[in-house]
Amino acid sequence: MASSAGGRRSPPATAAPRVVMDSLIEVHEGATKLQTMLEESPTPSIAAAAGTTSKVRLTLDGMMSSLSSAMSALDTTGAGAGGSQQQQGRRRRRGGAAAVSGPQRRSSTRRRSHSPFVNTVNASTLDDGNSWRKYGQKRIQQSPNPRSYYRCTHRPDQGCRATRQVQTSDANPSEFIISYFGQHTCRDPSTIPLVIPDDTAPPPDDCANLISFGGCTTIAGASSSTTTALPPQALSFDPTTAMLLSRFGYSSSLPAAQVQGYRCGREEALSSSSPPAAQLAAVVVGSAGTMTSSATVGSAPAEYWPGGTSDMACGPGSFPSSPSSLGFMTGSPFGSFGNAGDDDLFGFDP
DNA sequence: GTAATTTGACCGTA
DNA sequence: TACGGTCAAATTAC
Repeated sequence: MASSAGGRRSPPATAAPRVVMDSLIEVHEGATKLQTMLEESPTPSIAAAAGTTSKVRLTLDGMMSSLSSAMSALDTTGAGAGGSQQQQGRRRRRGGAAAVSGPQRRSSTRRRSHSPFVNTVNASTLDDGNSWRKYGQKRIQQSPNPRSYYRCTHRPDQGCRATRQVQTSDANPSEFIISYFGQHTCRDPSTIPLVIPDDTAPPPDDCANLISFGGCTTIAGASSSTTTALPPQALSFDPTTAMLLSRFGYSSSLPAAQVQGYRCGREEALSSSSPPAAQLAAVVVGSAGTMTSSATVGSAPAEYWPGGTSDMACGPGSFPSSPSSLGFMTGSPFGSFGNAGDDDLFGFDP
């Protein structure tokens, strides 16, 4: 299939730094949030639980410093030139009566671009191990390269909400900038770690905050009603969970002994056959389970958290194959992930 | 024939 | 009103 993606136009030449800058801003916001939480949290935080508070602070300080340097180095006046729009009218549809009898419309559109829950990676191939179906392509304002929109192939049959956007790197045409949104809830065997939960015993009390990311199940406390067999993807932790820890260095700062120590209940099933990201996520979840109260790690602004307002494009990103693409971990004392107005919400009742 | 891709239209947000 | 994300008819590939 040839990619006859509409004509190209002259490049503004500032697009590549802008992409990098956006990513840096996101990470910077996350680091700032982390610092605030570390200093404000009256109860043991995730770092405290791991006995690494000072290390985390040092790491954060270093991150902030590096990010500031990088951002200032990249800082340019990157306002795109005016947009153009070509209208060539190939066909017509919906005859103007869309509002009355048309199909269900989406609730929002542009929010994704501002969501902190975006996992952007650079890749030389579009194959990330998941099956995607392209549903759109657009030229966007600040890049000479069109952006392609993909959703999970299993969306129609399984309602999987994962999407991704692919754009050819302006700097390196052989490279793709892929942004992942949402998480895979499909049962594609190639993307889901095989997990057989142990249903014979309820999870211990200290696993009260154990959360599974599957878009369908949460384990909230020992009295959770979700004690029946979990679907395979219930423990297929999305990369978002591990993303932040990976980016922020947690993955290397948690000794294996602690990893083992934080395991409890069902996530033990992740121990051997799961991909590294899932194991890392298990560490996070296990840590939360050992805490008496909250751990909120991530770059989400306040409004993204329970009690806050507004929207969230998605929780976790989909599951890129590369561990380096892992992104933000999110969690909250209230036990919900995402936005109540979105179907990416993962909540539980303590 | 079916599935995937292309691409203009539609629509919500800023 | 411009922009970006999604829809869905038309087209292409298998």
